[in-house]
Amino acid sequence: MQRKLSIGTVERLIHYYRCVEELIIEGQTCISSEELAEKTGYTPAQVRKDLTWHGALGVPGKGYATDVVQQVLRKLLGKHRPRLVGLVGVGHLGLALLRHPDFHKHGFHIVAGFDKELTKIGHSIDGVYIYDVSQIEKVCPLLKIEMGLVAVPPLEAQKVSDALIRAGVLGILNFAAVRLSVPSHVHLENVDLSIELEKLSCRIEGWL
Amino acid sequence: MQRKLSIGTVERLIHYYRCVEELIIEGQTCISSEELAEKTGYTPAQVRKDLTWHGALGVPGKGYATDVVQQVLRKLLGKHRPRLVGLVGVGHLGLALLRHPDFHKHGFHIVAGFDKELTKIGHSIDGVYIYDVSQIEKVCPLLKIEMGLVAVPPLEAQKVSDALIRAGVLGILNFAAVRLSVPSHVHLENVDLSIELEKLSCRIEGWL
DNA sequence: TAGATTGTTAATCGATTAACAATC
DNA sequence: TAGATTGTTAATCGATTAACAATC
Repeated sequence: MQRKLSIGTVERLIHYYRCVEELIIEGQTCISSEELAEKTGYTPAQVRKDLTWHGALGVPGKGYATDVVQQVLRKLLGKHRPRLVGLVGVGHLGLALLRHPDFHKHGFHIVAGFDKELTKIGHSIDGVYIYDVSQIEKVCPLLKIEMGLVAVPPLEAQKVSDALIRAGVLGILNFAAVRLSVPSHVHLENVDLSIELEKLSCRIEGWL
Repeated sequence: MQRKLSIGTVERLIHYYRCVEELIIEGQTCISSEELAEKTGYTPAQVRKDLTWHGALGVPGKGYATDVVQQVLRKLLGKHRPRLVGLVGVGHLGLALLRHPDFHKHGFHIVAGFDKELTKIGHSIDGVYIYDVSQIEKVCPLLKIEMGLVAVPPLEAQKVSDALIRAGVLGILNFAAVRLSVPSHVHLENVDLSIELEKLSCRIEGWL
């Protein structure tokens, strides 16, 4: 396995995947780089370059078979099996994540929630059982959870992410506004909402 | 006003700003590019390059005065006045945004909520009055709202963003998983949570 | 002055774009 | 075959890194 893709390329490939997924549902079997570019907002040259990632996929004179593109990108995205996800922090953000319709659609299954509030522990929300945060290390391996969503206040984020790591998760999506420290074998992605607002501010100020 | 900064530079500058803000609170008056790099996870050369954005700020042999850096970056981020923000969609995600403690801390003030559910309209949540979505165009100009948070289901996102645009907002932070079309004078930033999960998946698969 | 650290220039690196021969 | 569109190469563009003279 080669690790050669840039984050920019990966983002575009994800968008191509979403696009061909829809096209397949609509029954379209073939698409040109020009059309795919138009639908995703990139350029045809960029699309062709990106799609050679895994060898030549297209048919000169025709375009790309949508099902071939889908198959190859499924591999990139690790969609051969469902992703089992644990949610830590069942406040408003946690509930929003739990009810987020797209997660399930894209193969991410939240199979356990964790919170420290006694009023939440022991109940199911939308079919997802809520455990005490102290059970993270016990429950995650049992349920074969491989990704964790950290939706707790900043001061608790490191602590729960340490627990997730001890529980063997491979990746953490962190919503708390702190820089988590994780060992090198654990993958981390951050969503910092106030950074997004600051970026928008910069756009409004005209610096971008 | 020159528009010369790349998105990457802006992101780093935001992190420098957060860092010097903390340092000032701790009473530190000066910082070297090396220390700032260490604290933010970038390189000293990168830090120095970024900080020349607005002319020479540092003192050779000493480093950067924290208050000077703060002042200059405040300008970049448009922090001379509070940002008034309207929230459309007061579901779980909306509530999470409404209660997000960092927004207020960083000068973003949610001053109105909008929803279509009658049970929510007319009540205040954490001091924020919830209006009917049909009132967006009337209320936003009155309250001088300049940014909109779109936290509604995908199918309604374009409709409410159109209303926000007619109401004169300058920027939209969109949480719905659709590509919104906005006129060129309106700035748009997207937060797509399932894309973030896909990126994390790619990391786990070893492509990044 | 000596020591430290900046700002800047040049070199490197990587990503995007353009063009076109290859090919279905 | 003629027409269309790919895959690839070379050119361009921009961002990062390294090195060091300038300077406090």
